[in-house]
Amino acid sequence: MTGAGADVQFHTIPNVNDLNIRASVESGQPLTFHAGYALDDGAERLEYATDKGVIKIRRERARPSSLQYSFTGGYTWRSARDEITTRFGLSHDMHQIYSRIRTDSFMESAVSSLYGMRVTENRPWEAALCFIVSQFNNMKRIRGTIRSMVHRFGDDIETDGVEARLFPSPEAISNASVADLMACGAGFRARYIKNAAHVFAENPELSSMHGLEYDELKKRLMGIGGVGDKVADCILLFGYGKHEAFPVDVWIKRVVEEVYFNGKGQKAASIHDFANERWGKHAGYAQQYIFEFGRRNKIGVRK
DNA sequence: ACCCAGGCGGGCG
DNA sequence: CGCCCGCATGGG
Repeated sequence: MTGAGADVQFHTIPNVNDLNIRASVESGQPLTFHAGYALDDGAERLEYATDKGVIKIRRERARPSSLQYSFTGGYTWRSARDEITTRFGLSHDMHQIYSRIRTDSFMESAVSSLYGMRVTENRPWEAALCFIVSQFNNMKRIRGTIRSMVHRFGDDIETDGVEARLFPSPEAISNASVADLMACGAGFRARYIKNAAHVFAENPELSSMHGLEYDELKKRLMGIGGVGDKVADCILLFGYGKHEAFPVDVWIKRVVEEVYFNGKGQKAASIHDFANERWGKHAGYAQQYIFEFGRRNKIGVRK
C-alpha cells in the first residue's frame, strides 16, 4: 500500500444536517477563492488549504447527514474535526437563525433557495487577504489572484507523497514585493495587501481577538491601511464570526434598495441602520442570503 | 469598444 | 464632514 495518495484514512462527523456545502463554498466567501469543490453521481468532495494543513471532506449521496474527512499537515483527527466544525458553522442553530431572518417574502425565497448555506468562519488573516483582493474586483479575477498567491507564497507540505500548499502566511505575503503581488493579479491593491500582511505579521494577537466586541474590533481593523468600512465588516463576519456585521457592497446596496426602498438610492449608513433594526445579531446571515440570492437572480441590475 | 467589478485613500469644498 | 476621483486589470 505505498505510492502517491495511497491509504488516506477518513474519519466521520455524524449528524450534520441543514448544511449546503456547495452554496457555502460558491457564495463569495473565502473558500470560494481557493478551495476545490467537485460533485459526481455518488458524492460531493471539497478540498481546502488552511494555515496548518489540507482538509478533505466527502459526503456521499447515500449518507447525507454524515461528513467524512481526511487531513494532512499539522492536524490530528480531533483538531481537523474542530477546524471543519468551526469553518462550516456546524454549531450554528440554523432553525433559530432562519426564524429570525425570514422577515418577509423576499427573505423566505432567499432562504428556501439557498437552504443550508452557512456563513463560514475563516482565519482572520485569510478573510483579510481575500476581501482586500475583492475590492472593486470581480469574482473570477479574485479567485485567480488568491489561487496564484496560494501557489506562489504558500508553504509546501508533503504528506504520504501528496504535495500541496498551505494558505500563505502573513509573513510570506509581507516579504513578497509589490511587483510580485501585482504579478499575481492584485493590481492597485498590492500595496494594501503588503501593508495588511505586515500588520498581521507584526501583531499576531490580531488573529485571536475573537473576544473583543464588534465596535472595538472594527476600529482596530480599520486602522489597517487598505481596510475600510466594507472590508472590515467582511473580516468581522467571515474571519471572527461576528454575525452582527453587515457588509454593504454594490450588490447588497442594489438589492436592498430594490427590495426594501422601492428602488430609491440609500447611503451605506442608512442601509446599516435598516439591517441592524431588522435582523439584529443575525444581520450577517441575512446579508449572505441577500448577497447570493440577489447575485444569482441579478436583482436590481439595470437594463 | 465599452462598462463594470463583494472599495479605499486622498484631496477638495 | 461629504463628495468625487483615480486606481490595475480582466470579464461580460
